[in-house]
Amino acid sequence: MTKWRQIADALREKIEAGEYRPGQRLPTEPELQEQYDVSRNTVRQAVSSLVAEGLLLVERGQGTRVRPRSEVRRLARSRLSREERKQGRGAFLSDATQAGFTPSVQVRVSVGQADTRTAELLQIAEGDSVLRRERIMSADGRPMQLATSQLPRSITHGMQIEEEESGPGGTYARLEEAGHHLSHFVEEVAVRMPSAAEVETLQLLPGTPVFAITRIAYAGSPAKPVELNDIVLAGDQVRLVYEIPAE
Amino acid sequence: MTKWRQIADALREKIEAGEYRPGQRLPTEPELQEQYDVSRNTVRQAVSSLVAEGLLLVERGQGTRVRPRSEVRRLARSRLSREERKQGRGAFLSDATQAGFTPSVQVRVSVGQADTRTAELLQIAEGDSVLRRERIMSADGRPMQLATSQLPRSITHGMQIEEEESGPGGTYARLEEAGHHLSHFVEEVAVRMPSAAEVETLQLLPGTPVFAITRIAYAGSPAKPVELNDIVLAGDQVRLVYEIPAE
DNA sequence: AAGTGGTCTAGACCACTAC
DNA sequence: TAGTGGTCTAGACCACTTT
Repeated sequence: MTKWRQIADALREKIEAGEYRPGQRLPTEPELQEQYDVSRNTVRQAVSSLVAEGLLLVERGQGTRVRPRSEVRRLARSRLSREERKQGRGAFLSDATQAGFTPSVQVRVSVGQADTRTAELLQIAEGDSVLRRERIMSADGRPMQLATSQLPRSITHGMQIEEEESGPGGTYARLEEAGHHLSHFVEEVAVRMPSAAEVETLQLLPGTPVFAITRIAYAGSPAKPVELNDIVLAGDQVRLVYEIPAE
Repeated sequence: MTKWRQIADALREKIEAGEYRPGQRLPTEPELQEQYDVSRNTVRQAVSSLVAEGLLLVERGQGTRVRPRSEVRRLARSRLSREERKQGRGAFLSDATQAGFTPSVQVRVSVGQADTRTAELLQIAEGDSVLRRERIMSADGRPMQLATSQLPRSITHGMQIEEEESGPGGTYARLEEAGHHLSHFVEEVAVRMPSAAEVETLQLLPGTPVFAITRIAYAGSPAKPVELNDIVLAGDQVRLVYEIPAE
């Protein structure tokens, strides 16, 4: 067993035992150096391994603290229901009501061409015109979710969806009003470490993974894809709740 | 911009540009030292940041390689259906058929007492006797999933579930045979970095997050919880696929 | 100004792999 | 045995925060 692992394990145990509590300061590097009789670099290696595990938080000039357990919101993925839309709530607003946080959204709308993947998933031709809605969704002012929604322009032409304000009930409500009766959604959930850009916009701490969800909305019968939504969620802030019928 | 970040960025770009291909060797530490005119420790810091991002792979004595993209299996979570169970397939076997891999399972069965959380989720009293089934599930010989299933002993008493071999269709099939008509499941999906123990049993590479799923199975009407299943999945190997009806 | 962590150097020895 | 990465040391200077 190497020295730095021993130190990391010792610190981890103290944290789990509650000797160092969330938010509390750890001894400084010189202090730890003396306690364990090692060089500063060895202390630093031990500490950074715990940072990568998401256990510690370092702020320069201030010291090292036990990372406070961030609040977790339960997002009910099964609540993409027609009922909620009728009441004028989109999926995110519905989640907010459920989990009790104040939602806010930044939207950017643009028109572009479908790339290979988009074309395949939406069952259109590569290069076809698509409407793109990029959103940053925040809970109580803190960014929580990035979503890029793409719809075939052939569907959205002239609809309110092409405006930044999509109206009560959101995109899905507008689609149904226009006669695109939604049949079901498929969500594919992956997990990965965030890119540097995502770390920045989602204000992620080191050692925080993200959910990467691809959602496709289907409408009509036979069902055809009408929307592709790529969603990135801060992994330390949410749990996804799915309800599955036994059939 | 610090030196080690510059080096990390330079290497990342070369990887993304395909100059270093998946599986291919990177220059050795002494070579990188010379290329960028820095000390060995600075090179090492750059490299280890890329390892933490899951981009690189280091093997001692051998060198540093670009991490090959590991195969991803799509696990259809919505296929916990009665239909599949009738055909003698449990959820994992059903996934295996779907995703085309060879499944294998190690099981350990024991009896214990419900802790606070278990008791709450199963709606029984703390300390009540529970049956515990701990499983390691592998795909093509590679561990992919850890699952600890707990059921109130009051339900399982004398059932085949108490044996290691739960029989065709698995736990859920036995429950239904015994008259516990399953109504639905609720899955709560979280993501986190793995513990050291999980890294070992799942043979995870550094920088790989895991899915942590809590599944509760409900039966009867009014529906009551009959099983609590804590599942840990290697995040680099699976995507979870959920189908959500529009209602 | 004092104290914190962040970066960087130069050099040593060790453990493992390949030849 | 040569070459790879892993650990560790001792010391320097810097950037940021608090007092």
